[in-house]
Amino acid sequence: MKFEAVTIKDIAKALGLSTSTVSRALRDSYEISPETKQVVLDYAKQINYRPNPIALSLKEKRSRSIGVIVSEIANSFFSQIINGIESIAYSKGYNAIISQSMESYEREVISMDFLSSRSVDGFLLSVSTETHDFSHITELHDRGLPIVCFDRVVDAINTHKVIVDNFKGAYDATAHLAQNGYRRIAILGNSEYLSITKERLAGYKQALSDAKLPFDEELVKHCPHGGMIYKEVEQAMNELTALKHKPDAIFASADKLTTNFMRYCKARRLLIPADMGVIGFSNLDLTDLLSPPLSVVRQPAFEMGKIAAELLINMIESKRPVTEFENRILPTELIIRESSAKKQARKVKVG
Amino acid sequence: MKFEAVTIKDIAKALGLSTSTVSRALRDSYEISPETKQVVLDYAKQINYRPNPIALSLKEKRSRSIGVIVSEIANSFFSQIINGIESIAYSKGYNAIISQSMESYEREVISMDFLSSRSVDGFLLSVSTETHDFSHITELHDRGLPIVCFDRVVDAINTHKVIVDNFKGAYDATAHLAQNGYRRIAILGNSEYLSITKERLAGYKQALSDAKLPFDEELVKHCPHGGMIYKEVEQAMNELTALKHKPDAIFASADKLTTNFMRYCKARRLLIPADMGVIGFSNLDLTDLLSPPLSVVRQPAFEMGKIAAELLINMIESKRPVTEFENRILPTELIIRESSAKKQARKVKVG
DNA sequence: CAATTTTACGCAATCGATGCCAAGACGCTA
DNA sequence: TAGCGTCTTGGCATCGATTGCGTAAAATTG
Repeated sequence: MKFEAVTIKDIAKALGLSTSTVSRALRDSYEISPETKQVVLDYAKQINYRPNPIALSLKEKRSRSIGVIVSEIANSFFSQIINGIESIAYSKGYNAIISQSMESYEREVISMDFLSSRSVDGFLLSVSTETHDFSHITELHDRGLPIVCFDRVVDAINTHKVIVDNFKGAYDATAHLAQNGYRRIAILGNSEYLSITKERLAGYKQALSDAKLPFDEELVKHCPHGGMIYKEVEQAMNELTALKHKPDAIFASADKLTTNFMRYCKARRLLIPADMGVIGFSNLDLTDLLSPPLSVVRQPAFEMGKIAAELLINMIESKRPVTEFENRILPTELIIRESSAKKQARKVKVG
Repeated sequence: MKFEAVTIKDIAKALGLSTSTVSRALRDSYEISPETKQVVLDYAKQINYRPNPIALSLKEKRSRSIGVIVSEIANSFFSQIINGIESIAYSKGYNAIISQSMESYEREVISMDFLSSRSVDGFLLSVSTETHDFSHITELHDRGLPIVCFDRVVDAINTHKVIVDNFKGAYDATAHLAQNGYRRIAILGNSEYLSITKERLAGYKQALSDAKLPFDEELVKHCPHGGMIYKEVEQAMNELTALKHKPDAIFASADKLTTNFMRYCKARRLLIPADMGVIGFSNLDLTDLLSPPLSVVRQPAFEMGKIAAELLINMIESKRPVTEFENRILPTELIIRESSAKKQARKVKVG
């Protein structure tokens, strides 16, 4: 099946003009007489002419589309970011093409390869947990393709970066738990290779230190796929609960880590917060309806998407190569609910 | 900033051949000698030649990309559908371009307009709640653009359609509530104009009738934006709870209706299921962690996306116009948890 | 050895739109 | 009236890749 569109040639033929004249008339060129312009414009509107963007892309070597690589759109944090990106992209006439890596290095490489060969004008990138080798990214960057990193940032390339204050977010979360009487605070971390993991771990350590709590390596667990796989979280938690000196609270530093941690507690009949307090780093929009309602560090995801998209489009449209790069750091917000209630709090039945 | 790619001309110049020879060598044409082919292939690999898909699109009048219109990617149901679509699309060399209508008629029209002008080869479409006028769709369809409808189906066009058995899903949900002792079962429905709303309402009515319960028009509420706006749900619930003869259970026939219903109960301190039982039509992957765990009718969303994508790609690649259309109806699954427990069940505190 | 076929390649048109250059039709001035 | 500038418009190349057609050279045939 095919779909025939109206072209500039059809207009030219119908009006007995040349294609160049029609083209110029449509672009309101000064060299075309007002009468001709009017005739062309009227006819174009009448037959609903739409310029073929593919032909334009070929000619202008730009597609007015940007590639967006996230780990998973089903994740609220990323879907909010995408909404922010789209709000800017559409207003500037760009199309955002979204691709999910599903935390797979291979899928990330294939997607970026595919999109760059389809001539996206730039990338908005949050790398997968599995990505330790950045050559597919540096290669595109070296060839001059604009890339802006957000959330999970790549040090290997020098470009604009948009993140939240992960250190402070983690610090606030940990300090809050300490303040509410928790003494053995464990951290469920994402892949060790991610920038966000390192920053959040550092905030966690600083908060412990400031609260005069000892740092214990045993209480740090990493889940290579960011909690996407339940087994990973289960194993980490099994190890934590098997410790002689068990943790009494968990700082779960990603969405899926948090929800799978709660599944674990439910399965093992661990009571939150009585048996174990918890605070998540999460943008889920259902945290208020969970059992119990979840305390979280929330990120300004929509804002982050907007800023990243603006920076990228500026780079794309810049006449000269950009050499000064920004490092935007957005504030997080601490939202306190029942899951991190003071240790002496009444027990709440889980589930 | 720009990004220069290797072209077939570069290869031709470097090897002292014509572009036609290079093109044919790369496509393994029989009229090229094995030696020349080898030289071209080796050199192409060496300089990492990738054909320019934009040039191909222009020539072949197809872009190998399909447009996907959903109301919101942050909705689990739709993100699962998208995963299903992508799994098929990528395996067949297509790119899925996702667009969110956010339940807005205007955004739906703009997105479809934009994507069709960017030469998508077809559409996978689930209309917005606001869409009552289908002329933007029929127009594209009449011009020969392949469209497959899923979930929210448009009667105005004759094409493949993929849905779940909404009648049976709603019937099962309602019958389950009736069986558990609820006698005044209300339905929170989506926009009246949607196919799914009508089908689910019909299933609800039939189940009431089979359970010898009276149908009461007062217990049917429609939320024009599918519960996306809290106020809508709040108003519907206010009306229901103001009735002389209040409902004792709710069948919430969409994701957002369900979660905003639960917010409402929490705010008004209504206990679920003691004050009001509830079952949702939902693909949320957190229903087990809610307070209380939520009973749901679940749809095979991933499967639905796969089937819709397969049907669309078949249409796109069909040599002759397709005139026989399929109407696939997938089964739903009833998952029973605490929110619809028998009426005499122990009270569970909300929140 | 001449005639014919086969092999292997190049030329040029094509897709839709743009933009440089040329050219025809004017009017105006010297 | 020749010469010049101005105003409109058309012709053609271009972007990257494909493909029908033409053809020189090599191979085959009688």
